[in-house]
Amino acid sequence: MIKIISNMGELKKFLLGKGIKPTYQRLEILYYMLKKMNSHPTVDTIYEELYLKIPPLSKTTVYNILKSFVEKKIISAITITGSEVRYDANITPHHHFLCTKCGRIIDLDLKCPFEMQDKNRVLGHRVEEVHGYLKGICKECLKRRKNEIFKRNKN
Amino acid sequence: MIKIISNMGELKKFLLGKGIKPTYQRLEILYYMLKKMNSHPTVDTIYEELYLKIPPLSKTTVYNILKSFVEKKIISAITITGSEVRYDANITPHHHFLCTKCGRIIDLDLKCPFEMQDKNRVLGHRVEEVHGYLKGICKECLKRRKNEIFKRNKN
DNA sequence: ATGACTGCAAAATATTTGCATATTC
DNA sequence: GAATATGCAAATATTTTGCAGTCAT
Repeated sequence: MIKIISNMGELKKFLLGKGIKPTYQRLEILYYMLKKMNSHPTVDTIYEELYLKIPPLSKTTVYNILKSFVEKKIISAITITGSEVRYDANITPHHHFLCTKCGRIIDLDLKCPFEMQDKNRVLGHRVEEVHGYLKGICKECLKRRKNEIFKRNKN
Repeated sequence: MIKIISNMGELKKFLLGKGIKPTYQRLEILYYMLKKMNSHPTVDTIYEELYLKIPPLSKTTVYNILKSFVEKKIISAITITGSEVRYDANITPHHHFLCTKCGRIIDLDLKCPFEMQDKNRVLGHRVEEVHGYLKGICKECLKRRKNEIFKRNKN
């Protein structure tokens, strides 16, 4: 979707173009999602941060709006943790890595080879979405752990 | 894990080998999971079907046992639907397809190319698990739809 | 007898639904 | 003004927790 964080006017036009009424709440949520690109917030995080700014905002509304954005393919839903749904405004083809140490979800800018197969078919099934969810220990946690071991050995 | 559905004696030995006490509930749940290989049941399904056979079975126990099986890598947890966790006793490397029409989860026996990269590192992160979740319309639903359109055109 | 496992009830968390009110074009 | 969106409260669904009782060695 829109690469550069746009102003409200541009976002309004964007939503209208998608056949979505650009209400105040929708604009604010979309703006927030674009600003927080790469942070993969939950409904709760979005609600907690936004209702301070635009009260009264209802969690139901956040659920509704995110759901409609997912249907219109403006954002995508990520279920890597298994305990709650996270949302991502980066809808260019990419995949996700969940660090089991720090809990971060990291974007992996790798094209998924599944997508390459003949006209979106995999073993005869028509593929419309591909989610690569990898889990393990992220680069930063590995480095931190290495440093700790190094320090311990020096003492 | 065990390819051929074993008898209770073999399962008992298997669990003992993994350092897990082979209680009645654990054996029955493992037996059920192997029998229902490829059906990816939820906690609820497992509970509903098993408590008829082995009452009193508690849902808490089902949660406990499945969790311990996942930790010991006897089964794996699948979060493709986003609304509940499903379990899979097939732990050979494979991926999953969710049909948005019929709701089935289908095993895709494809190796994930992510796994091929240098010693389990992807972009510097250490990868311990890889889940490929694809969504779309399955072969059977595509065929059914095709037939319906064909019939409609004949009339 | 010790330690681990099970099961109930209650709590916690995440999400959905029904309906009255408010907003947008 | 008609259609749609929002927000509250309550309902539902999923999973976790605390604890008492039970089982196996």
